[in-house]
Amino acid sequence: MSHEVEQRSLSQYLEEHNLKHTKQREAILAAFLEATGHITSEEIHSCVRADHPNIGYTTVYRTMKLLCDAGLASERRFDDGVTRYEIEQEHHDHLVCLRCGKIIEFECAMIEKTQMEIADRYQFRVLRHRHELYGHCDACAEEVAK
Amino acid sequence: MSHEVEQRSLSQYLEEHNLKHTKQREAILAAFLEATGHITSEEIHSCVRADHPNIGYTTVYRTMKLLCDAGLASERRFDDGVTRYEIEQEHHDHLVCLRCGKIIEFECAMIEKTQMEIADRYQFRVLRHRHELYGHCDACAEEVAK
DNA sequence: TTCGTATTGAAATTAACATTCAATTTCAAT
DNA sequence: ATTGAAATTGAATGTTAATTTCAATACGAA
Repeated sequence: MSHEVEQRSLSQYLEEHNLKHTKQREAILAAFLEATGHITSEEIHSCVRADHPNIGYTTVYRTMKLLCDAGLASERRFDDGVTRYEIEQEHHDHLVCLRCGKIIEFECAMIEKTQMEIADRYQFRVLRHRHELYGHCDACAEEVAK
Repeated sequence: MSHEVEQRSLSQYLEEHNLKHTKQREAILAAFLEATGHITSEEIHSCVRADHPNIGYTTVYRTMKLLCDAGLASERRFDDGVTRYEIEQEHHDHLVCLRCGKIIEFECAMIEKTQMEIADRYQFRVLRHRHELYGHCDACAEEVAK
């Protein structure tokens, strides 16, 4: 396991909030970090179960919320209606393939800037945003063309 | 009632698809068109009920789907998780106030263009997108500041 | 008017998330 | 090491909004 930084980060958060350090939380953090990309709590649950067969879904669910609060994870919900978690990082937006489910991240300063201009125009104070492009990835576009 | 164009449009769609022209469908279309903005099927249901007390929620729900298929309405789901319907029109995006629920529409050719460039970069074929800015509207920002 | 099909609407089901609560675990103070 | 208050766990249950079922009813072509 090479997630020392994150483990430490979690421990610190737990201490600061008078929460307890449990093996379940460690196991779930590890499983989450090992998985790459945008993973659902169901998926994390089954990964965790490989090593820890009696960790319940509820605990995974609650721990993922905890990791979000601790700043280690962040929650995303695309149009399929299922919540996914990704490792917390710089802000970015997503391309979502409607055929294979592939998720590509992108960022664009230009768009961010334009957003602020629009918000100003309406005297609107933006707290967060969601910008998702849905369609077909390269591979799927080819398949569909056939 | 001044929704002749839309009534006609619906009738045409129904005929073309061997569907039936019912008073419920007419009533629901009328209620939907009279309401302004982004309305939920619950809300449409209670509007319709004012005049037609025994139209059920299910019918409203199904009819809104139908109106979407017919190109008269379109469906939106913001982060509150409730589906809303708006009158079908030119593409646009939204500012959503997290405090009072106000929804402001905007469009921006600049952003649309930049989107296409990003998609190209990833060889991605965009079919639709979602771009929502969440925050506080003018009035709510003031309230919050107090 | 009749008849086959579509529609209706109450009720049941689904899907995903969220909460409850009794049993268990943690950890600071003995 | 033991204790005990407080936090955590996890199975079961609740919630919310969307969706489907199905028996009864309405539409509209013949």
